[in-house]
Amino acid sequence: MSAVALLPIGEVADSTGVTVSAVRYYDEIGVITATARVGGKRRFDPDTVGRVSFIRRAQEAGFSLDEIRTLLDDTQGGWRDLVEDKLAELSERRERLDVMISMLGDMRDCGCEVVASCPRATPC
Amino acid sequence: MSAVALLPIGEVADSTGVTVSAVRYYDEIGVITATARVGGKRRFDPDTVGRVSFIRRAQEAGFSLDEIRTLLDDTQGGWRDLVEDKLAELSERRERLDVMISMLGDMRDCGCEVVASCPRATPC
DNA sequence: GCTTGACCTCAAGTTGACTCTAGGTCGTAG
DNA sequence: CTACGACCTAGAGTCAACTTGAGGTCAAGC
Repeated sequence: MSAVALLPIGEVADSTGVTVSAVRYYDEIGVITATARVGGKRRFDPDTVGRVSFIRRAQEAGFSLDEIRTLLDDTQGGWRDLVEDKLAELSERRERLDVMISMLGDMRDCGCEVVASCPRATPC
Repeated sequence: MSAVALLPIGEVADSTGVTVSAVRYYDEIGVITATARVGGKRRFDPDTVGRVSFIRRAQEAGFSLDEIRTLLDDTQGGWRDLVEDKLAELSERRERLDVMISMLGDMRDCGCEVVASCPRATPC
């Protein structure tokens, strides 16, 4: 009858690959929420695992925890704008990344002895 | 007969777009070097402008100032390995970035009201 | 002579995302 | 009863790359 068991912090940490202290930190800043306390100890809804995984991906995508909180807490659909903005940002980042990659490729392939005087050590 | 005039710190800052305090910091940590002091004030070789520009680009490429120092000071050609490593790193980063970009695109295009329950908020 | 602007040093503060430390609680196993 | 591991809190510490602040020097221009 009862729903799925609530998870202790260690389990959330183990199944997401983040440290216990990081999970505690996420709870502290409100990006996740312990649904209960049992003897003072946090218990998390199993959904939290997915939520934490999302947090990690979003961080990789360049969102700050602050932005992620806004993203996850938004119920008005305004998050879509945030996503849109970040999408533009990431596209620009990819372009610059490509420039860097070709610059580094050129540097590797040139015959210079020291970087300081390498004419390829400049994009464009 | 004399070479090109040496530049005061403000000029280096202005022509590279970094702040004076950052230039001072770069000098402090040895990633650039003031070739002289006139009345206690730093004077930089004009080459420094290019060097600082390179530093900025390298930072964007994900090199730390520590790595950049190694990169620029290397006279043995070992810097090429560093570049090679970073190149691999950047390529991997670009791949992940692409994954993120398509994930965000999916999220934007899905009909979910809240991110927390969006099935697209996950790559793969 | 005085002010102004560019420069100087040294030390401390900032930011974000954590980690670490010290000291304490709780439930279970032996 | 005691030890153990998992958990708790509050607060301090960490990292990189700077920035800021306080207090001072110096040459040029009015």
